[in-house]
Amino acid sequence: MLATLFLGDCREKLKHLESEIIDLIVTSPPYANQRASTYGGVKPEAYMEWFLPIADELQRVLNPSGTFILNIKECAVKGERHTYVLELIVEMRKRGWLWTEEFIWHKKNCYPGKWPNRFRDAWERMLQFNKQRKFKMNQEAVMVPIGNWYETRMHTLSETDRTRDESKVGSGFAKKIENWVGRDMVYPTNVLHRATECSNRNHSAAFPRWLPEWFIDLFTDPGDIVLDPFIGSGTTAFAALAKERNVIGIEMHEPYYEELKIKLEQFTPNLRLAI
Amino acid sequence: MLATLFLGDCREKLKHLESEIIDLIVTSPPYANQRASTYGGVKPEAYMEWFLPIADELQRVLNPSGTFILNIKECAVKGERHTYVLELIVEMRKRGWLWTEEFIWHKKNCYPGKWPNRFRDAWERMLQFNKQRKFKMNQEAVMVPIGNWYETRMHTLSETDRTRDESKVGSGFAKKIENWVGRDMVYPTNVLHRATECSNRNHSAAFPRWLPEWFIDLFTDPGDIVLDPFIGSGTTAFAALAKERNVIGIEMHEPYYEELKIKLEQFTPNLRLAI
DNA sequence: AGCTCTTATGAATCATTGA
DNA sequence: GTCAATGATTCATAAGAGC
Repeated sequence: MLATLFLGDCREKLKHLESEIIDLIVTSPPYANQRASTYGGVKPEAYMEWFLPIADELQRVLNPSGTFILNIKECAVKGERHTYVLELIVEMRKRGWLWTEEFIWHKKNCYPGKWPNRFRDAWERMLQFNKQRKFKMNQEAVMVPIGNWYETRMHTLSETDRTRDESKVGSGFAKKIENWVGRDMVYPTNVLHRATECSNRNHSAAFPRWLPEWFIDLFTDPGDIVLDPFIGSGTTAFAALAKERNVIGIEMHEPYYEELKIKLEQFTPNLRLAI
Repeated sequence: MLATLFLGDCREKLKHLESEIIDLIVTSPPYANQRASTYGGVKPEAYMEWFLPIADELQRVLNPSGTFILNIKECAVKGERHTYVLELIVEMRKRGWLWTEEFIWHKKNCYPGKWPNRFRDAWERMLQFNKQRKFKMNQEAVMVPIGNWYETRMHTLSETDRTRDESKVGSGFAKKIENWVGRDMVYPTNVLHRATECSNRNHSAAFPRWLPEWFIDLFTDPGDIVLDPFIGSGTTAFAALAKERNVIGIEMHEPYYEELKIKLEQFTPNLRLAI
């Protein structure tokens, strides 16, 4: 698998990529007013204006059957949630993106904290955008174990379970039972209820590894190309390479870039440093 | 405590209320394309236009230190999430509302389903709007025990136990828990991870009882006035009365109104039927 | 007759509460 | 412990309506 790394601002570096070559974009851009020391700190009022040209370029490089996953959460300004994320979604649709779904990352262990008018913020948006209604989706790749109710319920299959299933399917009891008995995995929901990474050392953005992995499993096949225009410490890159996907990363903060370069060199023999 | 019930469209009936008398509005209006048989079924494209005049009236009747909680979730149209909720938030802000917070209701038991491009929808928005940055908030009233104790214990308690405890301690059930377990309490997050009601009673409660109860504990004191302009089966009314709050409800669907009238007459001697 | 747009119907699917 | 009931879904397809 090939890893390609760019040093620079993605507003410029994305222009170097050919059109429609990316199968999945998964990224966590700097949130408004955050990470000012490393990324310059985009103001909430200016966020949409800053991000829209990037979104346009991402639309150009994405394969028509590809998916764009945007991890974002608006900050609170003067006691209110800011609306730049909402306005961004509306504006991206006007520019051709389809807003397919909003996944929720429900954080199991979030920072404790209390404010006079607000509780701890325990969730973030994982916005799914597409270019077409039909896109690649491998639902079986992210199935989860069935709930505890299943064991006791299926142990003694009640009469109504049989009749109800039979009446709905028509073709028969046997087939339906075949579908259910022995099943240990079910499809997940649009809420990802997982913990944040605790072992986050010298990087400011906490993007747990399972997050890009889950979307890589769901929206790509081995050999596909994953892009992260704000790759930071490289979580998306290591997730993609571990899953046998090629990765393209862009990073404008040079210390992060240098550190990631060293780590990637140790991880893969196929690292390409682009201009 | 006094319960006041209106029969009619809240677009008209809200005009009968005096200004700034309501301490908490908590409601779950019909979602777009839903409940067409009883409420006429508002189209997604027309939703904002339909709701904004109601939001204006709600702003008028709300006390300056009061809170408006709106339970809503957009539907999927042609493979996309519709944007009418996002646009509604932006527009309500332009008309003077502050969008203080977005709570998430993470549903433990969501509707089953499988589609080629989508997983089960397991969450809904609980939007918090205010008129001022400073509003009434009793954070201690909704503290939860550390760990999972709260969720399991709340469910196993019978309804009579809960109301008895509530009337004794006055400031709510959470206070009682606090007495039991001392200092092992923490503030909750902005994610409510609870189940929907799926009991096999004849009336389908649109809205699980714990939902208005939680916000009533958090945003009102005993004796305050709670308003639900889409009261339906009356969940908000029974929650408010059990918590020693006055309630005003509006219902346009006459069968629901009649049924609620009878149930409220049995529940409280102070039912007022307004015109 | 052919085209486009709108509306109705069926199918696949979990996890919970209360009796 | 067992069993019964059910919920703010969504999409593909078929059928109907207008031009």
